[in-house]
Amino acid sequence: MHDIKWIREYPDQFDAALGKRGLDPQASIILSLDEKHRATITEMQDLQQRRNDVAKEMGRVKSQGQDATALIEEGTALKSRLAVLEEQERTFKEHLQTILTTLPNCPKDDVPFGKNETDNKTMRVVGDLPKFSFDPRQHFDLGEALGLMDFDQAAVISGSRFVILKGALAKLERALAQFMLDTHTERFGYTEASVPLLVNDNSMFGTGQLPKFAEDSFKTQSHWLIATSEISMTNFLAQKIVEESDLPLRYTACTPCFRSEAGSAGKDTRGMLRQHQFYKVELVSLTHPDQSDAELERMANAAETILQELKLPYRVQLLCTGDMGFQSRKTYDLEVWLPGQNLYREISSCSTCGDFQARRMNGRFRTPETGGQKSKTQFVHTLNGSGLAVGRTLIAVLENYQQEDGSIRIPDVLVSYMGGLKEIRKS
RNA sequence: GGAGGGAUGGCUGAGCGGCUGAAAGCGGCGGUUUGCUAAACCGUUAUACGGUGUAAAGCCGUAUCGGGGGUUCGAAUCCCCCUCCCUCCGCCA
Repeated sequence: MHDIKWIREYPDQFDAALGKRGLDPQASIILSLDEKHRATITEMQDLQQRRNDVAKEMGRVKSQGQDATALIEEGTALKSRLAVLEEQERTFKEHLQTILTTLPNCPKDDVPFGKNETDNKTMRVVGDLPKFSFDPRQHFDLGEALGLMDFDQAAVISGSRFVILKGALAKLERALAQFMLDTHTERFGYTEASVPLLVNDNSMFGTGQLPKFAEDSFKTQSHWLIATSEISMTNFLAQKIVEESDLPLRYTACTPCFRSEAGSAGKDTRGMLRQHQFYKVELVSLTHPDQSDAELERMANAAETILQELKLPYRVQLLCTGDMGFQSRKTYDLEVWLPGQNLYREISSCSTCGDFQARRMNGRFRTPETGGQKSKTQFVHTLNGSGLAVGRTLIAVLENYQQEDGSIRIPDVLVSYMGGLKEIRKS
């Protein structure tokens, strides 16, 4: 959500920033609505003040047993006029809220302008691409040949975009998640969390899934299934005020993520690249506004470390304005090399949202009260990143570590997590 | 699922329909006292919005006692609905 005060002060910057997202200028519409809204508030408050005065006077008059008819009449008149103004105020406010909550976040200045992913900027390319003496196969061929990956029966059970992993592949998925969590908690100071997978409307609104992107998520009769644990963890600060000294707060969790993939019909239908349900290790940082820029780099580095440890080649893309998510001010995508597909595919997305989400969920911190300085409350900055998408990491391991006979070497860092297993091969 | 009880400021906890943005205590901050610390004493201490002013502060006002509606000239206080928490019973782990 946008700060109306900021828009009042810098309408041109606001329009320019959203213009980079391809939106028409909005400031003048917003500001004229804002002016009407405030005028109504002022008028309403004057009447409320009079109403309160009348009520107080009434108490005095009645206790003295005097006649209060005139006061009651005035009170009645005020009441009906107030009702009209209150209705008007509500209408303006709702209209304004609707606009402010459906506009995407302003991109930061260093985000390149662009229409789609072809305009993203490659920041760095890391790791050597593996060389094969044979044609590398795609992950689903490898998994099915091993007899440990079953899409057909998953379709019987649930439908398309689901998979069953068995044996060493199921274990590999768990090993990856565990390795990631251990790395983030032990090396990067994230606190592991176990979080609700079903959340309410407010939480979905807070992180920006609602109201605009309802169709991307699954809904039960009463709750939403999280599309990412970013939703649960960012909302750790919803409706809260923490001390400045508590920041930054860093959390990580491995959860299933549920996505309807409504807009992706027919896309990536083969294999487990795009599923309705997948595990993801998520990183969430809640920081002081001054720290969020550095925190984004730090977070990307934590995610990259996983790829480096797994010796998976990847590149880092700075997303252009046209490819960035609704809530983001700046996003790095990590793309891992998939030899079976012969291209880089997204495996992590690290974003800073500034105070966009904090404002929606009212997550704040308090500055300390010292000497003459009064304490103030301020919105925190929120960041989130995948560290990493477990399913896609599994794909990357299969494709990069495949051997000519269809067996899979286990990356060194995972061997202990696999109970000493060094290779997966058909039994 | 059934029956009760509850939700008040950072925390604990009062609150008769008007004099309650809200007693009291604790905590926090500032000060006095003190060789230092402690204690004691004095003062101060919610959030959001609007207006004014602006470098900031300040000042004036409005709203907020879990959320939403209602009754009333006037609601923390009365009524209705919802959410959450607690206790007991049942049910399932």
